[in-house]
Amino acid sequence: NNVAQLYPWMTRVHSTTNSSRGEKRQRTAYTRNQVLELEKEFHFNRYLTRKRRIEVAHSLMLTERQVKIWFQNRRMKHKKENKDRPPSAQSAQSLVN
Amino acid sequence: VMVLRSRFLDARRKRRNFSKQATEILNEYFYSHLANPYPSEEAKEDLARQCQITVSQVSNWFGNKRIRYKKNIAKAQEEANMYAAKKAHAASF
DNA sequence: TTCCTATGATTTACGACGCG
DNA sequence: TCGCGTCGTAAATCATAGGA
Repeated sequence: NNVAQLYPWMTRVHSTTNSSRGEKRQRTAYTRNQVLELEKEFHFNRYLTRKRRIEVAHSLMLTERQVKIWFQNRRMKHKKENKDRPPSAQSAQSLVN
Repeated sequence: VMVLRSRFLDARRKRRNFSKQATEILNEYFYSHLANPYPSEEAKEDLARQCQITVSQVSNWFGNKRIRYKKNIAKAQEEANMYAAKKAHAASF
């Protein structure tokens, strides 16, 4: 009758960053200014040096890890934009004749 | 909070729901692979072609589907049973 | 038109695995 | 062994579509 079951993928996987109970994983939304500055930095160079990462993190009140991950995500976003996107040039590929 | 976010230059605003047929195709795949609803890259490409959407959209759809299914197992199971019944019926021919 | 929920897309944050 | 890179995804949240 009820074919639906509880498969492993249906269980929570992120519950908590560490330690004890308290569930609910919070996803901090960076402020407009933080994102703006990060974008500026990204435009300047897609990869950060250890030194620059520390400076940026401190100036934006973020951890080095957050900045590192933000850049990793940003690079993936950039790649995706220039991939799924460029049907610009010539979309003519279906010319099977 | 003042979410005075950049309400401009956001592709999300031009969003359109997928066609009923596309959603049907995605749901059929999802429920026929309920034990492990993670289509391979190739499967995503097939689904994208069938549904006339991009591979990214297929990924988004599965991501949203999985999370929302977990959010309400009870409700989702009704849909699961519905697709299972539909499949069984189709197979009886 | 005014809500209100459904739905597609985007944003943080990881885990797994690669490479130097 | 470190440490940062990519890839795929989780989970939360955003923004609008759509319908009563």
